[in-house]
Amino acid sequence: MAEFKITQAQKELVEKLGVFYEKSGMQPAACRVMALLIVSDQTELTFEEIQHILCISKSATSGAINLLITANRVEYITRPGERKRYFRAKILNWKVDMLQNMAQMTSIGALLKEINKQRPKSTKEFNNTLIEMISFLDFLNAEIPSLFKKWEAKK
Amino acid sequence: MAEFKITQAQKELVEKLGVFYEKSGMQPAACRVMALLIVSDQTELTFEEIQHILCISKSATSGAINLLITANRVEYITRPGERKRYFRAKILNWKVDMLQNMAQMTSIGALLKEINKQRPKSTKEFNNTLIEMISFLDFLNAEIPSLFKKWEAKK
DNA sequence: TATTTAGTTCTGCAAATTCAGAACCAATTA
DNA sequence: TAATTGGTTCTGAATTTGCAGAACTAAATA
Repeated sequence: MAEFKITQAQKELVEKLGVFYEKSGMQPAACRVMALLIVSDQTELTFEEIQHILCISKSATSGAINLLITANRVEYITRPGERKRYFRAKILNWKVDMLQNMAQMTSIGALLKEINKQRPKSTKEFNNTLIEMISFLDFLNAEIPSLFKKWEAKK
Repeated sequence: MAEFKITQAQKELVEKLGVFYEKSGMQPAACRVMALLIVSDQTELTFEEIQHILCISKSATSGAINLLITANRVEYITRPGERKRYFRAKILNWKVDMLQNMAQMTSIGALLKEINKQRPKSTKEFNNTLIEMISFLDFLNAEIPSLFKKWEAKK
């Protein structure tokens, strides 16, 4: 049996990064798996390795991995003549992730527009603030592609 | 007793906005209160009004309001000669909220830097992707103030 | 054909969350 | 000083979540 281990320092990083991911609402075990695949020296780990390094049950491992695959955050490769799968973080996808993140952030704009439509005229200051927020969110949303471009250019 | 009500359409907006807020991890009742204070025709509501419009218990109302006050999302005013408080959403604060949101988004950069430091040299492509992410997050963070400025200018 | 490998699925418990209800309290009013 | 108002605080019950453990399966190997 493979006996791959991680250092104490790495364990701590897995926890820190795991907690960060938890803020997005994902379940703890899946967050640890995601974090491990980023922190670990080996970027491709098997089911068994993940399970034993994180000290979680098979069912938790299975559930976490499949959740991450469904969420498009993890993928796996296979090796000729081997049945087991090697899981790795899809970090090359980070731009897509980031775009989704930003889209999520600006998605409240649509809702605020609906709300703004049905507000009474009387609450003028409030409505104006709402309109400002909407305007900024629209602006931000439109600005995202150029942000990426500007960064690419500057690199 | 004041019998202020909201329309069916408003109720639906409160639910929609409430669910949106729930994604940030806040408890459902607090999310409804926050949403109500944005959707309601009256931007300032009393404890009793909030409780009865949302059909929640006193304890839930109290808990939710205090949570929101602690989170700096709600404040209250009083009126001369009245003991009761009028609660309202601190939406004038939206820029601060937005900044915090963005800061939260880019805060993973610091963690990724720590991780990058301890990665083995051997996983070159992986490390490069990590470095790209960090670079973009740094760029984004630096860019935030100018985004606001650009929006102000364009308005 | 028996065993091992690489997982998946089901059952159920333990912990955490969320809220209702009731008791409580401190000001204010009657 | 009794009652009302505007809340707060303290149980405890109902959900929900998160995962362990065990049974299961399908493919590969012995």
